[in-house]
Amino acid sequence: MNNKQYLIADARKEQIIKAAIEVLRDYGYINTSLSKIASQAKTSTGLISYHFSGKEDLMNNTLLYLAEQEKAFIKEKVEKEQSYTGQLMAFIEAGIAYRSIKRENTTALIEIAFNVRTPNNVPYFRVEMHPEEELNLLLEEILTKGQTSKEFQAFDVTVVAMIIRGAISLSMSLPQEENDPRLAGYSEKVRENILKMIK
Amino acid sequence: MNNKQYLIADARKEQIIKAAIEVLRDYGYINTSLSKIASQAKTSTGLISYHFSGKEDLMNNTLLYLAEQEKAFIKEKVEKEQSYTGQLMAFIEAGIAYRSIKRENTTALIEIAFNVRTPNNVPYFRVEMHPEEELNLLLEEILTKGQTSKEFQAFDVTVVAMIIRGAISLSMSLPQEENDPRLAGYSEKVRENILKMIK
DNA sequence: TTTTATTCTGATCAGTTGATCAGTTTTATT
DNA sequence: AATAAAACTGATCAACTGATCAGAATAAAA
Repeated sequence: MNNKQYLIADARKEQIIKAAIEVLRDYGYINTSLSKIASQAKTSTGLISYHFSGKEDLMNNTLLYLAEQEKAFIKEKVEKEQSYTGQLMAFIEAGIAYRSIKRENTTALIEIAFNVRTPNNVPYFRVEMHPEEELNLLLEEILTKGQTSKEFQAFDVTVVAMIIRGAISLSMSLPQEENDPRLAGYSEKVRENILKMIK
Repeated sequence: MNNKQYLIADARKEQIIKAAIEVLRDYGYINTSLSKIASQAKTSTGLISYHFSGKEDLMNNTLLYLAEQEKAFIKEKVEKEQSYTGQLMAFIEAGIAYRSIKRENTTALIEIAFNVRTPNNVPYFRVEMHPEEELNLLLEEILTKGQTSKEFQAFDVTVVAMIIRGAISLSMSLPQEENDPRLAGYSEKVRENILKMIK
């Protein structure tokens, strides 16, 4: 008995999700239609409905995929560091770098998070446990352990974590040309200023 | 010669804009249609097209209206303060308070800023000089003058302004029940931590 | 080979959208 | 009162939406 008889489904799902990300980046959520995604993925609209139960299901799966990518990228950098200070600096640097390197991913994630709503009409970006929340838990864990080990002084972990997340998010609004000085120094200066706050 | 013969137009425009804000809050941008706005404003879709050149024009005007409201609210609080420290604290407190008091306004503003795009397909939230930018200029002015007067130490004004804006923005994601301790302390703790950064 | 399960296509459908416009009502001017 | 300008209505339209589904193609199993 083999429970993996047909493997095409998973590959096709990812292909559709990647097409969705590109369409979201190019057109924004309001102009993202199943037919645009289908032609970007070089298949038919019917196939999307075959692999996903509907547009909302596709968007949910795309959001999970994007959150997973970001989490993996940041976690890998954080785990290389020994000290909690090093982990925190890596978290901030990687968070900002990810938004620059994988810009289309972050753009697509924003488009979904600000437009898809739960059945109760609550926007995703205001749902307590959305997929990105895992990253927030990692950040709060670093801050808490850093306090316990006396690397950091006393402060409200939740509030400082939010300040850090806000600074990372806003890096998206910076000009993304490689040589623009505003982008170049931002990451480093954010880390400097956060250190002033917690050391 | 009277250049204000027909004044109804302005009043009707504001009525339509206010209806748009309510529909945006209740349904989100993707489910906001001219017919929903029309019935919320108790008029016809034709009238909206009469006063605005199209849906996009209505959204642009709504965004301007919302940015103006926020700016007025915050500026009034800031101008009561003498010291730059006082002005900065007032800016942060008012910014967070506005998002709680005028929640529907901020919700609508987010819906528009993350969905309307310029003719060049650039999302508003990434446009350099969007209407909210005026508030950012006010914030940077406070920080710069505070440095000149030696109230604040040396730091990169642009970066610190972004950190502050990020912290204010994220207050929208906090639970908004009046007695929730997470909201209660947030404003005060943000101010404390920002002070550690700049003093 | 035959059979069965999976994958896929593209035409089709009902519903909604933003916009238009001929015609009506209201308001101001002469 | 007569006229003109402004404000307004609601039916109508083409364009597009997400979803459906009969049937075709492909792959695996028997």
